[in-house]
Amino acid sequence: MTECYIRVAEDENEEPMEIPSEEDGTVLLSTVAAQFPGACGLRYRSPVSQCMRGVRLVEGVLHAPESDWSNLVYVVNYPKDNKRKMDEMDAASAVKIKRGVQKTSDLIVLGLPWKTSEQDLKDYFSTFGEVIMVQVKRDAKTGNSKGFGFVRFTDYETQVKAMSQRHMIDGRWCDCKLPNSKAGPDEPMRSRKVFVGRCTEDMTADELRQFFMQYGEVTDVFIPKPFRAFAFVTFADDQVVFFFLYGYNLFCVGHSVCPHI
DNA sequence: GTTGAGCGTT
Repeated sequence: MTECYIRVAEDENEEPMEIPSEEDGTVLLSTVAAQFPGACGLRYRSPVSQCMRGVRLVEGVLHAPESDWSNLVYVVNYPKDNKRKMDEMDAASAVKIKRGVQKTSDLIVLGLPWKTSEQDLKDYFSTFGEVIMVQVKRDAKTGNSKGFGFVRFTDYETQVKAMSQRHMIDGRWCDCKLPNSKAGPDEPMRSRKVFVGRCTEDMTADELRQFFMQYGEVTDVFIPKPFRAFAFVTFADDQVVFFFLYGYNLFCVGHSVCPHI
């Protein structure tokens, strides 16, 4: 089997997108997830049984059901409770303020291979559940990975699952733990203040306020002088503010806004 | 251009 394109859609009735296979005819889950963030697998309707069938997934590699992928449309699987279509989320509807549920906290991921990227991390952890943010810590000068990073999940159950096992990531066993510095596990990040990174010099406090007020009442905007490429926005609500800002190509968790990957 | 227990630039 040689490389080809397979047709993948969010739903059976949606317009499919063509996704490239590898040279050996397999399709990487990460390739699917690049177009369908959060995807954890594929399924298809069997022409014979008319039932939905799962596509074999082994260590991040999807294998053609028969001798080839034929001309079927494959449907994306998402982790339970993650059926939402990510790119349909507008900023306002993406606001989640969870009350009365166990809040998640950042997890440190130890033992990462030097080569592992944030995209790799996101692809991997998305198979457990919806991922809010990932970070790979790097040397500021060389850009080399320090071999550890952070991950934050939407759901606490996902976090517990991730902490309860070891992880084979790019060929190394890694561990997910609660970080020992910063915000205790019982009270993770209740800050009303949001760090806004990657600011440009022309952004005004007023513009930031105008933008962030769609998420809640803004009580303060702080821009350091002289220009330092970041700002702080403070909300009235003391709940954890956490949302995605797809339009701005950013995503934001708790008290930090990161470039969206 | 290396390494392998740890703890997060703003």
